[in-house]
Amino acid sequence: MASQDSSEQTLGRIMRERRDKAKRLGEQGAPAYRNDVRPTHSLAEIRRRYGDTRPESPPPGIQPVDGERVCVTGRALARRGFGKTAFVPIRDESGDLQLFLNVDHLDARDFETVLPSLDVGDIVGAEGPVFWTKRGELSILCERFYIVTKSLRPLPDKWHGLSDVETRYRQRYLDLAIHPEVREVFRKRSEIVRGIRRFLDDRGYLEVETPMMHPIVGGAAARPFETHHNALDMKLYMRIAPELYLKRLLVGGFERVYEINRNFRNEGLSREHNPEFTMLELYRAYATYEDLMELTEALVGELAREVLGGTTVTWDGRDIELAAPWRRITVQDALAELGGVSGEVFDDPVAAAEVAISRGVAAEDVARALVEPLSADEVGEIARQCGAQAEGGPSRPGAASGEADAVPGDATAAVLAAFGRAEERPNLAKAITARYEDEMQARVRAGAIAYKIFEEVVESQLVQPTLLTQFPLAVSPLARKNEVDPAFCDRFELFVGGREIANAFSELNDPDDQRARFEDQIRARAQGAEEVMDYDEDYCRALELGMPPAAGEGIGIDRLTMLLAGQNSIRDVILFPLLRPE
RNA sequence: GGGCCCAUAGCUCAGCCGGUAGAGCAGCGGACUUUUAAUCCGUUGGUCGAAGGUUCGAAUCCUUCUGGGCUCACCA
Repeated sequence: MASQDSSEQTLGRIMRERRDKAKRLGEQGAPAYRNDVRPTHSLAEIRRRYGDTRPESPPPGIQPVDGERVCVTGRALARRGFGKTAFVPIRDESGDLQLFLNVDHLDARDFETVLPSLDVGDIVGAEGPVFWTKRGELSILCERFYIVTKSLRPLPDKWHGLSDVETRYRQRYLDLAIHPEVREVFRKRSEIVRGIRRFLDDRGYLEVETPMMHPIVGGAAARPFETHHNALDMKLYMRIAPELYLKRLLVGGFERVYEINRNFRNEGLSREHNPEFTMLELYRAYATYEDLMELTEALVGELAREVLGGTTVTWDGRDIELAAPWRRITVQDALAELGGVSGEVFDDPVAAAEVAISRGVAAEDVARALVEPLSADEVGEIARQCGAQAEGGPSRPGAASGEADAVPGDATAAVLAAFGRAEERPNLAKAITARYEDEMQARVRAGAIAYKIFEEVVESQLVQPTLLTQFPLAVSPLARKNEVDPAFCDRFELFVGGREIANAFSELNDPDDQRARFEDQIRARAQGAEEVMDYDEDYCRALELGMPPAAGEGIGIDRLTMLLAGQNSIRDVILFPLLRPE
């Protein structure tokens, strides 16, 4: 019963009406998509130029400020019509300004044909002098008025804006068009990147570009995206980090290099994780991680002063002071001070395991860390032992995983499962650690677990900028060992607001040590670890040529932007964050 | 992947103790020669995210699915 026209939905009707207007404009000699309007000034320039000559009380009547005629362009944000007069606030990249369109001043044809066809959202142009309205608003007294580009889709509510988060991300163009504060965030992001380049360029660093498609996985602990090259019929991985390529450049003789580019990691999405994210990595020969702590303090302080105009920022509701010096504390001291965990956990893996589980670390993760250096045969033997114990314990239907001839993966699974049962855990932990080669290996394993405790209980407490130093060896496969205590590495991470912002270390340049670390990674993979690196033979070959001692650092640009722009979600600092398809 | 929450007009939202939808803005028509979310009069517009189910009857209750948010897990 609905009639053809009246049943048409609002959006469809609005768009049809706007298309009709565009068509009519063209027929009347005022094309709706034109490219012959050249602004003489940005809106901000007009304000700068005339804004400070604002009269105490504007002269009566309509009086141009001076004899100059300007041309401006922008998107129409609203239309307030008064019959013989209309006000149209417009916005360009620089800011907002109001057009004043009056029948006595505007070209008659523009008034009669163009103005009535105007819709909010159209991109318009106007020519005329500048003047002040009675209410004291700087305006363009329009003599000519153009619809430069017709907008067919209606803008969101001018008062409430667009609050639907999903639409803001999916239609970022719309978000940007109506929310100046969103543009401001991305302008800051650009300033930050520019500031980093200037900072490093001034200090003699060379900006380089290294591959983003890698034949093997390396440089970080993360799962990669896979792709394929047809002509070479070759599997490729989107890079998870540029580290190993940049250090090859140190071998080649570049002593200070950096790269700002995308990394890709195949992991979940969250407020602080986007699968593709931008990373700064820099390397400096003849330097240590301690030099980079100073560099980082200087860099972040300088960026804050440039972008914020000061060194204090509110992030996630907390005030943060970014001025140097920042607190420096070892992972071990932080764990003791902020977690009440004694240093014993860095020496004794069995004790570390119990503390970790009592502090909320998943038993399976703890077990995995313990088992990592063992061979498949050794794990099998342990599985046999704990399988026997399990029969007396809580029943596990179809518990084939504990059987003697189980494949290595099953043996590992059985050990991990058994580790979850508190009454078996002490004996199991002892059985595993008894197979360690020496005291050092035990301390390295303890460190791996201690670091999990650190992540669980300490990280979120590091609100003010904190440089954490001396990381356990097991979680730093590319970092140089500490010369006093080789169970640790010369490494630091910067935490702000409970989030990791930067990661740096003195680089491992002993090729034989590096080979041993890669072998550890391969062993860990055999025990089921997924986020491990491939053995990079060519990288080892490069180190064998000799890499100067060096320090390197990675800084997450997205998180740094979040910090300096006061944004709580990484999606608010990435123009087009990954979303499921509509 | 788990838990909690959300999805109603182009936008922002109400309706949710079941009786098949409302407001403001935007739009359309009209009035108005200095407005600032202009105002005033009139008015159009909805397969209530999708599919099933319960019921005489579902926007409303139940189930599943889709998309999103928060959170946990994952994530150096």
